[in-house]
Amino acid sequence: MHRATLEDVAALAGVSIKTVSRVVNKEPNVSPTTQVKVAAAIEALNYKPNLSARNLASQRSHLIGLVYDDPSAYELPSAGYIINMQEGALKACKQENYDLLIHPCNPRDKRLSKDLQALVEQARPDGIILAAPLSNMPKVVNLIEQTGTELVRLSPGSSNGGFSSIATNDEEVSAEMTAYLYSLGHRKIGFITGHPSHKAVAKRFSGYKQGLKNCGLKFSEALVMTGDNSIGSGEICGEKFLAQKAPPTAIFAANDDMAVGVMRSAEKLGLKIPDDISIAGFDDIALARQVYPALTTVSQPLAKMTENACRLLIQAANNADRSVVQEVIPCRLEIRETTGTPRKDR
Amino acid sequence: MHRATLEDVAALAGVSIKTVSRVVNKEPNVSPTTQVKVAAAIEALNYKPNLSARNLASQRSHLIGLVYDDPSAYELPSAGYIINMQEGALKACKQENYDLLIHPCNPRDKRLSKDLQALVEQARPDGIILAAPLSNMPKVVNLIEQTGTELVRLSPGSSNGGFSSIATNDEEVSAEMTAYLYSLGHRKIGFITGHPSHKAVAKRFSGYKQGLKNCGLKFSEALVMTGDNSIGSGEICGEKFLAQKAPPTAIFAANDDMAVGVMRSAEKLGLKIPDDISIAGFDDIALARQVYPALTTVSQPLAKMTENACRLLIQAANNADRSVVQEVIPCRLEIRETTGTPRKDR
DNA sequence: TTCTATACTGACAACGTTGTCAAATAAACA
DNA sequence: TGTTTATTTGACAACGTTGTCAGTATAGAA
Repeated sequence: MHRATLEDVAALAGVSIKTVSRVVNKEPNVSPTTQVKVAAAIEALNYKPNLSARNLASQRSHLIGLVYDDPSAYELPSAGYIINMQEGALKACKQENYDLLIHPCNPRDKRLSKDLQALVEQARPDGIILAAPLSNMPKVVNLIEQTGTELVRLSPGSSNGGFSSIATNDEEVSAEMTAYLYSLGHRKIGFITGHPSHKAVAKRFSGYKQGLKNCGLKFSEALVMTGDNSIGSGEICGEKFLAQKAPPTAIFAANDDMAVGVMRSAEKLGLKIPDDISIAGFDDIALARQVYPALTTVSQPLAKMTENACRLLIQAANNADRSVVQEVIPCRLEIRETTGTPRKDR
Repeated sequence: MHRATLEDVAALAGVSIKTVSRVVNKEPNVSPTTQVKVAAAIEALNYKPNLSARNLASQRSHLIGLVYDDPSAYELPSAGYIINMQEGALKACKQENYDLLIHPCNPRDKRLSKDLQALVEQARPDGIILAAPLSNMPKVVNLIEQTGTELVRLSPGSSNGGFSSIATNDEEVSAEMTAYLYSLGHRKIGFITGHPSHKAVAKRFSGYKQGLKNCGLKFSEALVMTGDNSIGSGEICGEKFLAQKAPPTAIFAANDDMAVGVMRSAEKLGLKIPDDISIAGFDDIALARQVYPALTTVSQPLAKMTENACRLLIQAANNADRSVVQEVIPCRLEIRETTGTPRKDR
């Protein structure tokens, strides 16, 4: 299996290898006649550029690194999350003739630095996409900054001047969800907040408060419980809520897992969803569609985020134009079956 | 940010670049003295080999391609599946200093050939891991065979002499699950088979039959329903089963999604799981742990499979020793909460 | 027609490795 | 000691691109 090289194509077309290279790379200043000749030769020999050679000569790797929390390191049901992120990145990479390097890593591991350094110094991707919560760890961000590798942060909790980032409108959309529940007739809307380390969760909480305000409802600490992002914690919070003498008619949880926990607690008490209690989550994980009834939630544009991040990185690699971009992509309310009009008698 | 090259290291150590190269690659015939000198220089300059250059010179890409069904192309909740496969492959790659290229693809797309050709001819991985069901499509297998790329098939339904493969013992373990249900006291064990195109499903079905036989139970068509691998179809089959005058006391579904469907149908009828009906699935997807009660199922060693597949491919790339290996890695029964002793009165 | 600007084209040197082979050195032996 | 053999080393040519720059047509202007 001999693979055609520029030289073979050049010989067949009767031109120099440089001219072939120009055609391949769509560089200007090639006469139409030559272009046709060369294109024919390329076709005839089924020429495909050798990436290693190209990368070596051009000093770029044509690789984008996607760095995220290793799901196997903990007990996170975040597989769908990751697949979605990969999907967007793959799409952009394919279009731009880049390849994607996936790099799950465990931020609690002391070897994290070594691990990331290996990625940057060995594979030498032209850019790195850093997913949350890693995108909010100064240690990680600084490490990559030092290597001079182009970086885009996903869903950053704080804007760090030096880097481009792609965020979602967690706060606005949480207010929107709250307003939606209000519009259904709910006047007592509970909220379950999550692990404080999760920056996005804080934003969702403040969005909830904003939403109440916008609807003219008063915020009350009594309507807030704190979980730890797990199904189990959602179940406990749900039980506490529902044990109250006048429980909320709707509960908005800061993530889907906790929302599912609330569903379990309601089922245990024999409550009908959404007739007795409306429940909403955030994230739109696969489970949200798999539970019964299907969970009303907020869907994050993960694929779109990584896709745009990839584009940004590839652009930077092409232009050497290091402009910093802060993009916000809106989330979408995913109205399903766990939310409805509250019973009149409650 | 200047990156050290062999030349820099050689200069510092006072040797030739070739000697440094030898040390880096742990080649024999380097005196201990020189080795120490060079190692020190490498350390001092934080030298990391340039992969593009290495790949160009050595005619290998140090890349492994992992090819699987694109989950976003259909409505498959197979994210956990894919993450598991990636996990094993990543582990092996990291250890062997390889990189992993993930390549989801849609077998129903006419552009599939082009797509795979692009992978093979552009990125030129040293080996490809082909996951089921792609690993059972002659079209796909032949395409890769023609390119001469090393290939390992995962869970092949049929053994194709030419290639190494890594399979699971679907048949044996299905018999085992059946025997387990028998051991709990079940004498009427239903089975839900799935989409016939899924070769593994057929094996699970025949394993079920074998299991019955081993326990001295008679197989009956009345105890078999056919779904299409989806939750919905499982629900329908479950309803039909449970509507019978003397329904089975246990139902074994050929995959988890259908098993979850059965759970739904049981819940709808107000049946207690596992007291009124025992349910078992196959795959151990994330959902199996997330439903309540947690689903008894069979866990496939996906990570181990891809890990071994990677190792095989890397070995082949190193030794040029193209021995064909057919490995079987056993599945594990994952006994959880949906199976139990049947009620005496049924 | 001649000159000048402009559009093409190609030689050739990178890029940083590995592979080959010959040279130099060390070790073993007679 | 000289001779042979094994070990260690380095020069140099690949590998297949891209980048630089000089050269050669081509067209437009004078």
